[in-house]
This record gives sequence, C-alpha cells and structure tokens, in this order.
Amino acid sequence: MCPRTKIQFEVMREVRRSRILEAAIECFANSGYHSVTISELAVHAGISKGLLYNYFTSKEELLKAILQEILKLMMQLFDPDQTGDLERKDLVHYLETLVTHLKSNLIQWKMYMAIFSQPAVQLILAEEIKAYSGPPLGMVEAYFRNKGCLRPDVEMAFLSTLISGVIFEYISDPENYPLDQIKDRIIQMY
Amino acid sequence: MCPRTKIQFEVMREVRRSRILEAAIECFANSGYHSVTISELAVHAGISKGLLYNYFTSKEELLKAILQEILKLMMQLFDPDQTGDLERKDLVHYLETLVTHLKSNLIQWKMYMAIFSQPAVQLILAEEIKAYSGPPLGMVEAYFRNKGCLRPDVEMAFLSTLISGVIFEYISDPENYPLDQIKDRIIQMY
Amino acid sequence: MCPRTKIQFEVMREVRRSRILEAAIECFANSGYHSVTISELAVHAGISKGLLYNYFTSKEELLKAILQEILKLMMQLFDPDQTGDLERKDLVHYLETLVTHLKSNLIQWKMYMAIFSQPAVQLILAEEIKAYSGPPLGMVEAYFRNKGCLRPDVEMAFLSTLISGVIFEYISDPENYPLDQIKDRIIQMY
Amino acid sequence: MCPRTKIQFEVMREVRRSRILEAAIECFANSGYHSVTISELAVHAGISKGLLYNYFTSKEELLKAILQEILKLMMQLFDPDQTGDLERKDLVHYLETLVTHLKSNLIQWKMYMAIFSQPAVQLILAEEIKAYSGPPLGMVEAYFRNKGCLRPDVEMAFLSTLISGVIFEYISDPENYPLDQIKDRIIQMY
DNA sequence: TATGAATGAGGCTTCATTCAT
DNA sequence: AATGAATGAAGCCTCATTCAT
Repeated sequence: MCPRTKIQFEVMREVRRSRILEAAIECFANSGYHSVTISELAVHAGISKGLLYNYFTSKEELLKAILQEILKLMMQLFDPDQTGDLERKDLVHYLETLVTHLKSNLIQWKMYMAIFSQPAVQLILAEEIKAYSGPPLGMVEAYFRNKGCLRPDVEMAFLSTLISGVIFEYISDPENYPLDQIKDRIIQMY
Repeated sequence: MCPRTKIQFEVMREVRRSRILEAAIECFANSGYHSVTISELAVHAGISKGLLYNYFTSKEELLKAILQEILKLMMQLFDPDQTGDLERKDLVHYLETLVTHLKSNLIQWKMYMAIFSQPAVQLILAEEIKAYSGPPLGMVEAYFRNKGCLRPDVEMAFLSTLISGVIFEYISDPENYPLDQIKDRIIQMY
Repeated sequence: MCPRTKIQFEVMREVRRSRILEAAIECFANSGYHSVTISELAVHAGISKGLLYNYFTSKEELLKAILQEILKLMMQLFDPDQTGDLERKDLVHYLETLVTHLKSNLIQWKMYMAIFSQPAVQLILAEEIKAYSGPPLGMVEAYFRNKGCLRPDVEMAFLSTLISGVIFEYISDPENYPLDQIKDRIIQMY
Repeated sequence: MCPRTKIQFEVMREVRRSRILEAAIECFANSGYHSVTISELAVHAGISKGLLYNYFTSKEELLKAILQEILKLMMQLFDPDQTGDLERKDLVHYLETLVTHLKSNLIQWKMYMAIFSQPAVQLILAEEIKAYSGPPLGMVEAYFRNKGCLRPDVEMAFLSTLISGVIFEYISDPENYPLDQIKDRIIQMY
C-alpha cells in the first residue's frame, strides 16, 4: 500500500534469495549438483518448491548464480583495487588471505572444486572465469619480470600450480592437511 | 556350426569389457558421470543398452570398475616394486613418468579429477583410495626424514601439493600449461 | 488466489489416495499384479504416472497398502469386538455377512485370492496375515470345545475348509455357483 | 546315421523335455510365473537358454504345457475309465486318492493354485478346464440324484466346495493342516 | 506471495527372444 | 544339438517444472 511496503518487500526478497543461495551452496557442495533435487533445496531453504522458482527460473540458473557469487568472492582476494605494482608483501598478504578464506569458507571452496571440475560446467562458465582471472594474472607475471626472473610466465604458472595444489589438498582433507605450515613453506620460497 | 568353446567366450567377454570401459572413460571424462546416459554409453561403445548390463550390473558398478582401473594405473606410477629406500633419482623418475603419463592419458586424468572431486563419489571410493595411496606416501616421508628435513611430514605434504597442482592445472588447460618447464622447476628444487 | 490450507491438502490427498487404491484393486483383480503396468494403473485412476509415486513409493508398496486394506476389511467380518463367547447365532451371522460381503465386494475377494495365492506375495505378507487371523480362530475353537466336540481343532479346520471352499468356488464362477443354497446347507450342519 | 540313432534322439528329447517341465513346475510353484526368468529356468534345468527354446517356443508355451500336464494328472484322479454308475465307495476312493496325491505332489498342486487363480491364466485355459472337468461332475450329480437328494446340483456344488477348500487349506499350510482327519470327517458325512 | 499437487519426459534396468558359432 | 552373447521393447521410477488455489 504505502511505499515502505515496497521497500520492505525488496529487502525480504533479497534476504530470501540469499538464504536460498546459501542453502544451495551447502547442498551442492555436500552432494554435487546432479544429486541434489529441487525438493531438497526447498526444504533446506525452508520454502516451497514453487517459491524457489519465483527467485530462480531454473536449477541451472540457480547454479549459475551461485558460481558467479563464488567467483566474485574469490576474485576479491586478488585485491582488485591495487593500483601500483605488486610487491612481495602483496604476495604474502594474498597467501595469508587465501588461507584464512579457505578455513572460514570451506564449503564454498568445496563447491568451487566440485563444480569447476565438471567438464559441462566448465563450458558454461568459461567466459566468466577468463573475464575475472585475466587482469590479476598479468600483474603477477609483471611482478616476476620486474624481479628479474628468466621465465616470468613459468614462474607465474608455478605459483598458480602451488595455489591450486593448496586448495585441492586442503579441500580434500581439511582435518589433516598442514595448511599453515605449507603456507609458510611457500612464503619462504619467495 | 560347433558351439564356441569356453575360452572363446572368455576372450570375447574380456575384449568387449575393455571396449566398454574405454568408451565409458571417454564419455565420463568429457561430460561427467551424471550427464552421461546409458544410451550414450552404449552408442559410444557400439553395443546395445542391454548388453552393457551383461558386463556391469549397474551404471554405478561401471563407474567403480573404471575408478579402480584408473587407481590401479596411477598407483603403478609410484613404482610399487621398490624394495630399498627412495632416492633423489626415484623422485625425478617419478615426476618424469607422471608428466609422460599425463600427456598420453589426458582423458583418464580428466576423468580422475572430474570424478574424484564429486563428494558423492569420494564417499564411495574413500577406502580404495586410502588402501592404494597409503604405503607410497610413507616412503616419501621416510625419504625426507633421511634427508634431514626438520618437518618431513610437511615436506611430503608440500610435494603432494605440487603434484596435485600440476595435475589440476594441466588438466584444466593442457594447451597452454607449461608442463615440462614446471616439471624442471620442481626437480630443480630438490 | 490464497494458497490452500493444510486441511484442504490433506483432504485432497486422502481422496486421491482412495481413488488410486480403488483403481488398483480393480486392475490387480482383473489381470494380476505383475501383468498390470504403472501406466495402466495411472490411466485407470485418471492421473499421471508420476503422481502415483507421490502417494505410494513403489508398485510393491501400493500392493502392500491394498492388501492391508483388504485384510482389515475382511477381519472386520469376524466381529472382533465380540466380548463374550461365540454362540451358534454368531456363526450364522458370520456366514450371512460373509455371503453378503462376497456378493457386493467380488472384486476385492478376487484380488484377495489372485494375490494371496502368489508365493512371492505370501512371503511379503505372512506376518500381517497371522497377526490378523490369530485371535478369531481361537474363539471358534473354543466354541466347538464348549459344544462338546471331541476334536475341536479338527472341527475348526473343517469350518475353515468350508469357508475357503465357498470363497474359492464363488470367485471362480460367480454366475453359476449356488452361493445362498450352499450357505444354507452349511448352517444346516451346525 | 542308423535308425537306432534317431530313436535314441527321440528318447533323449523326451527325457530332456520332462526335465525342463519338472524344473519349471518347481520354479513357478515357488516364485510364481512372472517372477521366474528364462535364465533361471535354464540353470535349474541344467541347460542353456537357447536350448530351452528348442523345446518350447516361448515362456507362455512352456506354461501351457505345464498346465495341461497338471490338468491331465488331476483328471486321472476322477477315474475316467469308470463305466457304470458312481457308488459311495467310489467317492471314498476318490477322496483317499486325492489326499495321497496332494501329499506326494504338493508342488504341482501349489502351482495349480498359484496359476489358476491368476485371472489372465484363467482366460488362457478356460476351455481346457471345461473340457476336462465336464463329464465327471455329471456323474457326481447323477450319484446324488440316485441317492434321492432333493437338490443334487447343490449337493454336488457342496462337495466341490469341500474339495476346493481342502486343497486350498492344505496347500496354504501343509505342515499344520489336519488333512487326514478332515478327509475322515468328510467321508463320515456321506 | 506461497503451497504442494500434478505432469511427463527421460533415465536406469530387466528379460524374453534371437542368432552366430 | 548347444551355447551364451546380443538385442530392444517395455517396465519402473525420478525429478525439473508448471499450475490451480
């Protein structure tokens, strides 16, 4: 009736939407995209199946929304506001941040791996991924070039390898993987 | 005119079984387990749907058979006949072998990653994986201990991290990943 | 416009469930459990295949539900609220009721016979049957004992034999079997 | 080559055929027609699937052959060579024979009930049954007419009822049913 | 907005039957 | 005659999606 109602509605919608996303991330991460049914998602989010379709037009759209959400969160780790050149402390900071993030957002990272290693999904999101990951990688390469590396591109790939490996191993067995020690071991190298 | 002998039947079965496995690996690697239908598998293997069930009692059993096959192949990389202690040259040899294997068996490794990062699958195969990977890891840790490392367990985890990373990155983008250079970079470290 | 209330949903479900059961009884009685397909059942009940599974988790569960329903109905014939001893008039009453019930519920009885003579089904429902039929039989035996029969157990078995025979013969050929005359013939004996 | 070979073949075929029939009766009686697969039948009969089709053109033909076999055996109980009128001793004899037969051919009778109570099967065999059962029933009715019964047809139906009941009850629970006592109880009545 | 009953395409699986050897 | 691999129609069941209320 009154304008406030409209705003309230929008806030409610946003809250609801977030709750659905959150529930879906958890379900997908635990059981995989295909194994989770819309019914389960609805129950988990505390709403009805029909209402879910009021927020996402299909299961696949829901997946896309999640992946973009996650991508966004991840890319923030790269300190996109950085203006000047990358320095050693930035790398250290990045690693620290990554480790912290991994620990506190395990489910999202699990989901990230579970989803992105699916060939079908990779096709769907190939462009988004490139769009996001492009610029920062260039900065890293520049960093190694400035440092006088003979093969800055290889050095960058090596760093990517390390990071992928850390994520993969930690996610595979969070209880036993010595995340902090490995982080220190890496920092030591640079 | 005469009926086939038992041996003839056995040979036929073995050949057929292998062909089915091969076709299934390719399909699963390309599209993921859930996205591939039995019909597609049958077409790809050049047989009827029904025949597939003459060789594997269910789609899940087929998956298990594949994964065990792959696990076996992979574990052979670890030189399981090794009797004495691990030496530097063994590590080098292992990395060389891994790289060669990655290049020539890309599909299997894709499948390995695509499948194993699915939470549901991990549960199914958790025991098999541990059974296979347990012993070699112990030898690697011993190697680092003998070398005088302060934290041989961390060093072993670090090596695992590197290897996981290499596999992950190469599989994600085989065209552009500098596999050989990264391998040399790793050998250099030890 | 307003969503249905919980009670409305419950009523809907109950009505639908009954209709499905009714349709299934008819189909199973006419063609036998195995010969009836889910598709046929759905068409007969005027619903989609999928909906059937919203009410019964499997074809076998549907069968169980039917059989329990029928068992319940049948056991009510035995006047389970009977508190005192059985008397002659109770037997007469039982026979009269049985005959009436047979005539008006022919399909259910056909189903009963068609289903219960299937070995596989007998195994499924063995316990339920015993649980239901136990107590009343005891009362019949007591009746014959009180009447001074030398072998009340045999007399009870004889009565059971007669009843089974009546049901069997009537179901086999309802048009020509002289149900009422046979009933009178039996009453005459006691 | 020589004529003896041909005869031997025929004998072999007949033996084989009997073995298949026997195996099929057992399987069908235990699990029901639909639940038994051709594969199981073949294994049970000690031959291959393919060979089975050398003896019976389809599963349904096999069923028909069994049912006719059983019908033939049963009808022999009615002393079909009887030329003169039925007498009391014939009835007694019939009951005695029936009881003996029930005891020693339990499986066949189980099969008989399991199969004949299936509506679909009844349609298939309706004519055969009538062709077989017609004449003897007439003789029984004549017997009761000669005995001065007011309603010989009802009396005949009553006897049929008793017999059906005996068969049904004995088959349902051969361990506990007092077959001999019931038989005596019936003889007593006439 | 919110519910869950209802749909139906499509998946997995079974099994009677055929056929090459 | 004898085998069992091979076929494919048909069955059971799931689940993303729609829709009446």
